[in-house]
Amino acid sequence: MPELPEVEGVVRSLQPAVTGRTIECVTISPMIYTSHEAGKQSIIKGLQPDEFVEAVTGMTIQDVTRRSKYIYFTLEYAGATYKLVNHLGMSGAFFDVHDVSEILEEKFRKHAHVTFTLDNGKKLIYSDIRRFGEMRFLRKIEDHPPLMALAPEPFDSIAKDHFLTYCALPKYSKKEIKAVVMDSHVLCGCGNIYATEALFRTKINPGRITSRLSRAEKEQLFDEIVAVLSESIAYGGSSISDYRNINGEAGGMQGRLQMYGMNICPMCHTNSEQKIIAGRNSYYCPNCQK
DNA sequence: CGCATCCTCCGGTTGC
DNA sequence: TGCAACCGGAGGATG
Repeated sequence: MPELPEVEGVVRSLQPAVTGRTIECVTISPMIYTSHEAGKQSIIKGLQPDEFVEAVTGMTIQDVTRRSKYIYFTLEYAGATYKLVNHLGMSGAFFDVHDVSEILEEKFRKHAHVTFTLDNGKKLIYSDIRRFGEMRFLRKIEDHPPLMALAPEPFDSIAKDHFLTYCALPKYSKKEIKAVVMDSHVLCGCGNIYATEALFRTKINPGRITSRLSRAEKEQLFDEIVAVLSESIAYGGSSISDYRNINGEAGGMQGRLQMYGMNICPMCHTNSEQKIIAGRNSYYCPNCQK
């Protein structure tokens, strides 16, 4: 499941593949048409599949960037710019290929839902096994309020103050700290994996109520989240649940995770425990994390 | 109106 | 072998 470092890896591998390319045609899988006919906004959000195809065809991709776990493509047509926003959800992946047959794994071939044929003869294919991801065509980012409400990028100089300020708000201060660090309004890009790791590294129990953490603990936690995200980016992300960049390359961070998915604490060797926080399974060491 | 609490979307994976 | 339960980002509906 891609979090910020994995999305960063996807963006970096997308940039040389699509920058400056014109989208000659777009095709959407029959499965997506069927879902839309049933009244569901499967993957393509805000538009019907045909409207999406019509909107994007002929546009030139000016650049590809990332904001939190969202991928932003800037599209240009007739002097005006637009945004194509993608979220990989649980199981989304892009592939840079000449043909869908080049995708090695059957499940990604089977769920190739959006195909952009580019002017260099290659195809940018978006596959999404569980269809939790999204594609959204916007005139500008401001047209989608949830994107505007995201916390600053964690590497932004104002992100720490934002985090500390939001932690103190009544809405968040009463919640468990792990739920708060995974809330994109407080701190963006940190999902279950990196929240688990940063809490373990700072010896903070994920179930502690936010207001009970000292300022020093919150600062330390924020710093550790930034550190673990940076480390993961440097290692190419964590290849858990089939994560690959667009060239099919796995990351190396999964081997450096210390608590996510672990049954035994690597520090003290006691059995780890699990607790559901904000609907997600949370591993922690009851001995090390207080 | 703001906030909290579900609900929804899916299929590979897991467990019975 | 077969089948049902399970899991989860994040927007959106509901209370």
